[in-house]
Amino acid sequence: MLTDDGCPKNMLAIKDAIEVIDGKWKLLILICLSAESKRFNQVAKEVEGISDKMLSKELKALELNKLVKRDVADTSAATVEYSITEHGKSLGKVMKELYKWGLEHRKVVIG
Amino acid sequence: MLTDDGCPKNMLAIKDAIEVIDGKWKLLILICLSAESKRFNQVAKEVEGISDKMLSKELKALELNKLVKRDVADTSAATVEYSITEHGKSLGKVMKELYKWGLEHRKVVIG
DNA sequence: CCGTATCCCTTAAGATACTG
DNA sequence: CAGTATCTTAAGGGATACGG
Repeated sequence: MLTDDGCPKNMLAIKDAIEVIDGKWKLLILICLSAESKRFNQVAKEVEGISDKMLSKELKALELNKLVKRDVADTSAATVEYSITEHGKSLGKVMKELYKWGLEHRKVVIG
Repeated sequence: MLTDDGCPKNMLAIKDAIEVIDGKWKLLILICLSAESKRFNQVAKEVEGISDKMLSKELKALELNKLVKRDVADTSAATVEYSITEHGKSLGKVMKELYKWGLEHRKVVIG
């Protein structure tokens, strides 16, 4: 499946996947939300180095792709909760492999 | 492992992994090389849309991270073969999951 | 509190031409 | 063939300020 002659076939699906999770932030945001729903500033704090602007943009993109759900609480103060969707959770396997590979990579290249 | 309270721990390994395969090209190049070694122009042709400049840059980055090996043949004409390393192949699992997820994503969001 | 808007600078990427 | 050089345009990203 991944070892075909000329590539194009498998590339399509992988291209789709890459497009959705591209950039350094999206997966980190998803991990951050994987345990529980959180509010904007909470996520901003936990995903180190991300700016409000980037976070805002990435959350929108994730919402568009149905990986994240946005809920506005009907309270006096503005309260918005972000949570991961089932579709977002389905990335778990990908992340697990990435995680394992990341550890391995550290051994091979860095360590 | 992926569902911890405050994230940072798992994020490190995933951050490492993201850093290495970041961008829309690297995984596609690896797929292209996964079946067999290829030369620059061959890869350029098979990875649709990539420019020479990008390909050159990405190959260098992949080489630095030991995912790809570069062999200069000792012939009169310039002949360079790129091949995937064992470490590069170890990304196979990640790609397989990405592939599966890409298909699924198409169903959920696009289809 | 939860963002959006704007400004501004830096990096990434695309096109095309060219060299060892 | 395998790239570099150069030039131009698009996108990334920080800082700050402001609106609902």
